[in-house]
Amino acid sequence: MKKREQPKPTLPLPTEAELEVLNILWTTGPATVREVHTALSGKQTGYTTVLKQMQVMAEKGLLARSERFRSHVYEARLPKEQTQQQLAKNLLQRAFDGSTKNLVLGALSSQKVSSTELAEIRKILDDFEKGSR
Amino acid sequence: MKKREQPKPTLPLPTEAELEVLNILWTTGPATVREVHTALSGKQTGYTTVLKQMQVMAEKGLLARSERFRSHVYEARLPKEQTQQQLAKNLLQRAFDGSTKNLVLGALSSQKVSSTELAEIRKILDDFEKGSR
DNA sequence: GTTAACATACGACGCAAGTCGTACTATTGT
DNA sequence: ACAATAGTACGACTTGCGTCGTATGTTAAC
Repeated sequence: MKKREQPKPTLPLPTEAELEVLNILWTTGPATVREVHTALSGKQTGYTTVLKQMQVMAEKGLLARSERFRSHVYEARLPKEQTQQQLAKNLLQRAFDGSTKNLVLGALSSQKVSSTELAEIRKILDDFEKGSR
Repeated sequence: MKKREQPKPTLPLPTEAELEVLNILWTTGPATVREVHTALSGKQTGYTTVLKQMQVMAEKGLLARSERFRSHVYEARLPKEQTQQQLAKNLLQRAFDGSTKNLVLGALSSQKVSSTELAEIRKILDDFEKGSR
């Protein structure tokens, strides 16, 4: 059976402000502009700013848009994990010579990490070693 | 008594193009604009572009500039490790909810990693566990 | 001493991100 | 019916990055 090639026009990496919108959509699920705007209350950003932002993101393909009654409902096109993966790869190449080791070192040095989290990270390492995911 | 100026007005994070310059300076050590420019040969970027870039970086405090004979010699103000640390922290907060675990997961998923490197990463984990660096 | 080679300084431009004001449209409440 | 409300569309402005052309200064070579 033939595997279908997804024409992947390589979505652009989200910018700073776009990431904040995505973070909200990833946790709340599909939402309207208003919902995102109020969730962004700490940022003191205007409603139309968020609107425009999300319109642009939809044009870029970062968000999917659908009608619902009166307003539009937006949803992240890519799951959080996939975007995080792309961002990690990008940083890895730009600033760490592709060395995962150095990235981990940098991350650990940048803030203190509980031993519980260290243990979880070891677990992940093990999974990759065996399953070679 | 004169108050000493704070030496750390929080340097801005280097941008994409700035990182490329820094990467060169970190490996070659102090260098002139011309040297950086030729090291950047693959990029097909004009000489004055690199010049301007580095002048701006010096203004921002990312580079230190000193005279030498005919031309100027530039040098990275911060060591590679420290900058990497800042970049890692930044990404961690922007896109990973501060979760080092998720960052590691993202990094590992983004490209295949040799078991040798996995082992090195475990070593780093151990160091942090004990020394609590 | 003039010229060629090489250096810096500086102003300008295009583009993308982020911000918002304003115009327009559709729904609702009285 | 009409004003108030809530939504979208769109254009404009600001700022920063990346890019370069051109002007200007300085050394070296004939």
